[in-house]
Amino acid sequence: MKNLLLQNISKHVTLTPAEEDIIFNTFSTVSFKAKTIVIKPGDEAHFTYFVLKGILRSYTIDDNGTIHILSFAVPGWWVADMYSYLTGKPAILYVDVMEDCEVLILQKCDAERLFNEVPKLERFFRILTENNLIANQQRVLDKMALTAEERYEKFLQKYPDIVNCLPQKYIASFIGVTPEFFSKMKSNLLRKK
Amino acid sequence: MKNLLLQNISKHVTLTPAEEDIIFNTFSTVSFKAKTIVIKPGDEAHFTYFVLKGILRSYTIDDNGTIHILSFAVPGWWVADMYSYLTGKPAILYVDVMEDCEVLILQKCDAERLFNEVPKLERFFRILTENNLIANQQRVLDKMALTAEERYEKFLQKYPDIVNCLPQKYIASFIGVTPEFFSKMKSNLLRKK
DNA sequence: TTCATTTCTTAATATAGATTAACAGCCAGT
DNA sequence: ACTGGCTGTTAATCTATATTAAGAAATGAA
Repeated sequence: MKNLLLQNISKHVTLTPAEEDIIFNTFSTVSFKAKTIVIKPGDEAHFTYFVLKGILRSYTIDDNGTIHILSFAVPGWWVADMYSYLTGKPAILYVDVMEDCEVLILQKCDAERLFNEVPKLERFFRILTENNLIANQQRVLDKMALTAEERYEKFLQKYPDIVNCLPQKYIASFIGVTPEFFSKMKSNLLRKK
Repeated sequence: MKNLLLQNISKHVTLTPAEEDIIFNTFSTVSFKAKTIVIKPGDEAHFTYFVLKGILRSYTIDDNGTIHILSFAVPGWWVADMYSYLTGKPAILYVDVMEDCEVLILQKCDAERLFNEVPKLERFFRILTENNLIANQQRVLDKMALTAEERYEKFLQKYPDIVNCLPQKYIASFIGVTPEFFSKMKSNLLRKK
């Protein structure tokens, strides 16, 4: 099961069997039922999850109680409160489970030890973070430059497989519109074609 | 002048004099006049700038010709088309000069060589990228959860020194509103207090 | 100084998307 | 088979922000 992790890492750096062993032994596996809240604002969330099975999401809730989804995490993806993980301060996000899941946990302190033992892994995380950064920069610009419809079409292209297994109100929340407007927008799109 | 760079690096990692020398010799200094476009979409922008003097910005222009500013870069900050720099593909952003500037240039290939010669520098860039990621994630959420007014107040807190030396239409573009609305919003804020 | 350009303000009008509300469909649990 | 709670739809109304336009103020080059 942990193979998914090694596969993932090997996309960016090449590990020796010995290094694979070290990494293998650092992660522990955990399962969560759907609807479990695994991180909430204020927590000391000094760890990252790597998803083996199921779906999670990260989000905030604003003063009106509205949920704003920052990311979905499906198998092969990482999810964390990066702020808490990186700074050591209390978390600012919620992370919860949308479909029963199995995840690997990496504690921040273990990560730092690993970086010294296996420098390639530091390179791997640098690249992972870089890609994540590019995606988030693009999302900032998309929210400013594109209409909701265009953002939806981008979402469809980028996550074609997620779309069908997710209640659509979550997609609305990810692209940044209300479920009602999203519904209307979708039926407008159908009418156009 | 390059001291600013070493100061910057030393915030996250500690270098030996020998390492400082290696780094020192890899960067070259360049000056640009205000209004120079130093990167435009389509360019092979496989480098990063470190700002010593002056101000630059990165942005896109949408189909209507509207400018959307992704970042400002003042002394001590880095600016690049991260997409082009990291993937080697053509740039997607504009970067131009808002105030006569002096920058250090780091070519991607030099960076990779440096990472092997001075692994601490790879760590430095990992941390830099991580912090940048956190800021961009927060900006995605802010654009979804906050009003324009709230985003402006956050901007004031985060960049108190930039505000006064920048035409306000650039601030409007950064927080994601039109200059006209921004002007109205500001006079409303004054009236409230 | 002067002229031209850029920037800022104000106001009228327009619109994308939010809010509210009512209802229908769909499960999961009893 | 029923119930209650999620989820999605539709429609009316509302609002934050955009657009357009025009003039005023500031800036900068000649």
